[in-house]
Amino acid sequence: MKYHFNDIEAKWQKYWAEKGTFHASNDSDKPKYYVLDMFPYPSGAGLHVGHPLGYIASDVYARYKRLKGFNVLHPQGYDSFGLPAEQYAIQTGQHPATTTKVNIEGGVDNQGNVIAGYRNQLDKIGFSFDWSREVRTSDPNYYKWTQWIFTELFNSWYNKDTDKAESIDTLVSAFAKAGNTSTNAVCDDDTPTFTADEWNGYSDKEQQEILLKYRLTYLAETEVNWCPALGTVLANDEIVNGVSERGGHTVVRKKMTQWSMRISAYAERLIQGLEGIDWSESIKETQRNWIGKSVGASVSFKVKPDVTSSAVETSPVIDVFTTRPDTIFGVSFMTLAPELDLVHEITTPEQKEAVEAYIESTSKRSERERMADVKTISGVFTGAYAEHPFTKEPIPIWIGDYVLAGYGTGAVMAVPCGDQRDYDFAKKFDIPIPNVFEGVDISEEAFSDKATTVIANSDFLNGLKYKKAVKLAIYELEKIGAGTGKTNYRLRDAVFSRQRYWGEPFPVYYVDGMPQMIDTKHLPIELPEIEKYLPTEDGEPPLGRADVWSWDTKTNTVVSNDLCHPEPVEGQEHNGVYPLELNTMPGWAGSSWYFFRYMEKAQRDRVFASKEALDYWGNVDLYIGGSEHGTGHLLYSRFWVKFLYDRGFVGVDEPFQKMINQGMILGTSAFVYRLSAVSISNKDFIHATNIFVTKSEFDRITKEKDFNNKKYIDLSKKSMKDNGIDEKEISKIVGYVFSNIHADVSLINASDELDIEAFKKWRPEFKDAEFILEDGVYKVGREVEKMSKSKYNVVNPDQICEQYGADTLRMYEMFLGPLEQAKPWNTAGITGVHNFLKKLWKLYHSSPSAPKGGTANVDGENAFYVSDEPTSKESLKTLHKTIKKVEEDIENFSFNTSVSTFMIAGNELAAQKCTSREILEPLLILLSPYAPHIAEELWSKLGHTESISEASFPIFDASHLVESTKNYPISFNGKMKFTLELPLDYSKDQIEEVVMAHEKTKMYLDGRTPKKVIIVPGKIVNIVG
RNA sequence: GCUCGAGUGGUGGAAUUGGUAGACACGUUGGACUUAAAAUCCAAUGUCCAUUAGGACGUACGGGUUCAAGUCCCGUCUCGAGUACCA
Repeated sequence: MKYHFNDIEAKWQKYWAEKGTFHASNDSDKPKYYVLDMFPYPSGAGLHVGHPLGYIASDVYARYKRLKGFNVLHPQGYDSFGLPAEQYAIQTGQHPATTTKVNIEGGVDNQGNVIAGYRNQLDKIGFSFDWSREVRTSDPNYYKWTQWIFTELFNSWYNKDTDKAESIDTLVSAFAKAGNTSTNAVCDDDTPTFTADEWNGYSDKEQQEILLKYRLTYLAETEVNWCPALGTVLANDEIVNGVSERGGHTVVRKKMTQWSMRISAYAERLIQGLEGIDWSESIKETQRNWIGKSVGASVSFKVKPDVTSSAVETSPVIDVFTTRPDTIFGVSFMTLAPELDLVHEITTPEQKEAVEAYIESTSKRSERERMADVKTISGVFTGAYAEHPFTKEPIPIWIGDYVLAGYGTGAVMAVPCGDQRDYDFAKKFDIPIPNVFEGVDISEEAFSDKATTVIANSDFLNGLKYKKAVKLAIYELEKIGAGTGKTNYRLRDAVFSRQRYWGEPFPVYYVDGMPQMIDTKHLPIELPEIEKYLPTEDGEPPLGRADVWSWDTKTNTVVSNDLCHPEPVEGQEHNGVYPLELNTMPGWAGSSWYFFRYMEKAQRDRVFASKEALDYWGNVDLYIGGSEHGTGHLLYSRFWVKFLYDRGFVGVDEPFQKMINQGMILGTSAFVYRLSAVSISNKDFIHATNIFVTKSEFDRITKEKDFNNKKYIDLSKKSMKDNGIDEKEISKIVGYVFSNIHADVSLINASDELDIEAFKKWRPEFKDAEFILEDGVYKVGREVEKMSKSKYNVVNPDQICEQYGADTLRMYEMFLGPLEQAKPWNTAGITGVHNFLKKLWKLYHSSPSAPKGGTANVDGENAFYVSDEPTSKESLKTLHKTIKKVEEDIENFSFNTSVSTFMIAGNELAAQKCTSREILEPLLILLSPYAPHIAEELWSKLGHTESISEASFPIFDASHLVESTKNYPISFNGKMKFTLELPLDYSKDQIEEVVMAHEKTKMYLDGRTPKKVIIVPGKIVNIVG
């Protein structure tokens, strides 16, 4: 019987699907375990071997947990809203819903491209997903609940006293009773204070405007990151190095009215929550940095109308945030961000021109330029002075672009002796640098070491250390009403509007400019049909093109825009039809709660997830995915879960208890080296020939700088002549270069040799390619890069499954190296794993008459055979050693080493000629999480009628590993020289006696007497001297 | 700049608490089988010296602690990831 993996794998995949083997139950006596992968965006390019890495790891773990007696939930779905489908729609007119469906289910799109489909590709790898619980974020039945959560956020505020979100109703009744002075709520900075009487006297619209300042999702005019090329705003985490993460387009700051999420209300809890979850320290640190908590004080400085007068009550106040209130007496100037409106207010007439010019020049510089150019110090004096809260001395107010409008209040109190940026600024503009530190030299640079700080020249703070000085400074500031202790967070509220089509529509319509929520019982509000997926001519989002996109408050339906009259006609009753919101939600909306949706199966149209399901499954026990979502998805979902928890909709306040971040699988790109002629007289003229040199020749030429070789000049000239290039141009050729061109990795064999014929056929431009070979072959250059279609280094899992089988793919991906580490894919090594599976197959296929492990061509064809005879001690030892190691490895997510362990076990059992059921049956259970198909096949051949996933993980029995002797390494001065087999129950003295009497010992000592003999029984002997 | 992580044969990697460095696999070399190839099997394979026996060196580099260091400590270099004028 040969190992026909293709047949076996197809058979068992069908079996699992038909029997629903991996469908989880919400009602079980077993303990629950929830294993989740970050769900994929189904792109048209399909899967490459890098994508399934995390899925294979989670699948091994999920299958292992089932064998360990857990009721395992291991679902999968699609994050199916997103940009690529929309871009594709803009190019081809194909509806994003169609693109998405084809990308998931396979088929042919309207451009004639054959798409394999994510689902088909995933199925071939043999995952134990419970597909009966699939979710797609673009499915109206799903996004109905995304809209519902949005509505709940709108109807909530954050109470700092109870430290949780509450229904907006409790806030409204508090306002009606006592105004807003006694509530302690998270709200906008510009929220006015009012009494109960004032509140009750406000019009409905005025009340709504005030409530917007409290709601957890709110509409506000905010400065956003606008990407003109994409025609949309981007969240901070969608911008990388000042350009859009997707496409690398320029991003500019722009003011727009947008939906925002008041995630800042949760800043502290998002930091605190990290303590209780089992995530890698690095990703926790990333989140802490992103939230950016700093503790210090807010200090108010009154602006003096001019330097001679003292500050008056009506003069403006500049609030600053500082982490170093202890250095308050070191303040010698203040700096404001140039963007602040206040700058215009305080600038003196004499300085007006200089200030405006500076504002003008900084606004022209892009964020990126400003970031790149941190060395240049620039700024302008406003002419205005503030008053020091304690000394009452005048402090000059400057503006400078090193102060960012977006952090804190956009203003700093500059303490040049304690902050290097302030120091550099002061040096540049000749501002005094008072020293407030005892015994510290600040003539060269600022001194910022808090640990050794002792304050001086600071009135009541003199002689105090950092901590005490901070406390006292805040106390004194509070006493005179000039400041207060404050904690500042870098985390900004998240912009939640996108000017796109392919996203969740908001369940919002506008009456008199005020947003109104559509009652949740009328959800979902489905995306309207539009003709083109582009913004409108007057710059509205794509939904502005929809004809049927107005809300009829009488029928509670979406109706034609023709019925919509936003301006009421005098004397007529309004018809109750209002315009709907034109923005859609961002990509992270649907992914912030999908893990709850999987828990529910039966009542999905009634609830987002039923209480029973939520209570039963709790949170995700193990989450596997990439670490690139550290500040996006992983922060937003924590925020939403905490909100849902506060409002009593779910019972957990962290979504992912344990997380493992798998490393990226890199591609091994292949390069061919193409000869190009260069004309020195005319540097623009480079002629690319169709001649390619092999890697060794390329290396030689590069190393020896051999760029005048007549052979290559002649070849270049000949190529140009053949291409009909003018003789005059040809005569100008004086040199040549080689350009590296990516060759498709499928054209290269394991020894880096190029399949020349296939290469010529690969792309028409290489039809007539000529090759300069070495030893009769063309060798390519290799380089490890990110796996990507454009680099032609993509390896497709379907091909691997076809050629070696899914079990081989699964084991090889695990064998590649530690899960969390980035590692290059190299198909060459896959044969090692494949050979192992073939050898394993053989262990179960040997007739008694033809023993295995012998010579070629015989035993591969033997019939299935397993004996019921008792097994040998050695085989039991091999088995139990394997059980122990594999169990430990899976628990530690060290999957690569357990593949090695299987190989060792296979080699040992083959050497032992083991045919015993007692060994081979449990071995299959151990292997089944990694190579489920072959395990199922052999399991059924052993006579089982149930799936191997119903079996129990073998119990490790240490008694089989007990040894009576130990092969002691005998070292001299720490260097191992020989080994000696000794009984394990020997005492130190007995060991020493035998070792010292040994002739090799005598030989190595060569007559010397050892100073010391170290003996660790069961471990080592070390002779010193 | 700061934070975190890493650096081990030709290659991917192993060594979980300081105790035989290089497991397992790839690749390479040699051999068996075969008309031949593939497949399969056997053997060798860290580097250097030595015919052998054996010896020296060896976990980025330089120090240190220890009977013993890839592992612990100090310093340096390189690479990767995150983050950045955060007051």
